[in-house]
Amino acid sequence: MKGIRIRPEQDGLRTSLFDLEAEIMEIVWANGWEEFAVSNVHDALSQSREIAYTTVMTTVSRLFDKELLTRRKQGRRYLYQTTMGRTEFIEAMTREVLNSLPPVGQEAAMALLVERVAEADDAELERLEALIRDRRGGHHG
Amino acid sequence: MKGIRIRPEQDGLRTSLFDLEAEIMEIVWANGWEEFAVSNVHDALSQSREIAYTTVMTTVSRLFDKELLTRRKQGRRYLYQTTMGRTEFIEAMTREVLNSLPPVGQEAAMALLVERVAEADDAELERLEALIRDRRGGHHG
DNA sequence: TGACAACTACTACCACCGGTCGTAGTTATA
DNA sequence: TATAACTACGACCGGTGGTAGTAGTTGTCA
Repeated sequence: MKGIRIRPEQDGLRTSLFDLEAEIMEIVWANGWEEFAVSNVHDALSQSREIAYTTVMTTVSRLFDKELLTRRKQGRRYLYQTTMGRTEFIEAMTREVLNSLPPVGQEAAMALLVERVAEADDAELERLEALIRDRRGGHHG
Repeated sequence: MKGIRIRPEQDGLRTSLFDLEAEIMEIVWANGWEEFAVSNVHDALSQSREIAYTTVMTTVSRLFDKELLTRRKQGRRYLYQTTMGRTEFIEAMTREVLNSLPPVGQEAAMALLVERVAEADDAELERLEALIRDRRGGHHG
């Protein structure tokens, strides 16, 4: 997972991947392919719009560079495989972003998350509080 | 605050600003200037390395485009002013990033918070408890 | 008061990267 | 064996960050 950028003004997967990259990963994940070739992706994309095979190939190749895909040669073509599931990817991304934040950002993130829990769900807040109480009262060290 | 991107592999401010941009903002914030001209920044930067005045100017101008700085003409030069403090910026950044995360990412962020609670030391736990108490006591329901 | 030095903005250049595809090489098949 | 299908490599373009050259304006000193 190299060279990943976050674009906060985007939505969904496009937050962490560029447009065509995101589109391709969505297709791969949605279809649940174990292994796939560039042609598979190209076929899928071609159903909604016209796009050159080579465009798809280049982008798939860049997803490989970004370590979102692995590949092996089968004959003279590559068979690609996702290195992680959609959820897993977003989680990893989130972790990486949160961890990369400067200390002030970490605190802000905490505050924001607590805030969100408080707004959304009292039960969740209870759980969090219990977790803390547990941690402090019990075996802190 | 337009066109901001996050680079998780970077540290500190460089997470949300590019190298020279970050360097300049650090200088501005560190010196606590109310208003400043490009020459002020150039002088400061010149103490540690050689850099053209115009390089600084362009980057300052781009920070203006990104809405991190405002400016007004004074004679034939611009006087710049930060639109927010360092902490404020990082917090705003963090908010924006967290809000832009897909639902799965929100959950992941929450999970990370809980995880972190489990590893947290007393000081942090206390701070969290305070945050929660704040949220509940303040405007409950 | 005119010429030069200092200062500052505009604009250009280069490198990198994502989206796009042309071209050439390889395999299969008729 | 000629041709169609398929695939990888490399290239082009637009956008953006780092860098600076150039030209225009102001102030100053002889």
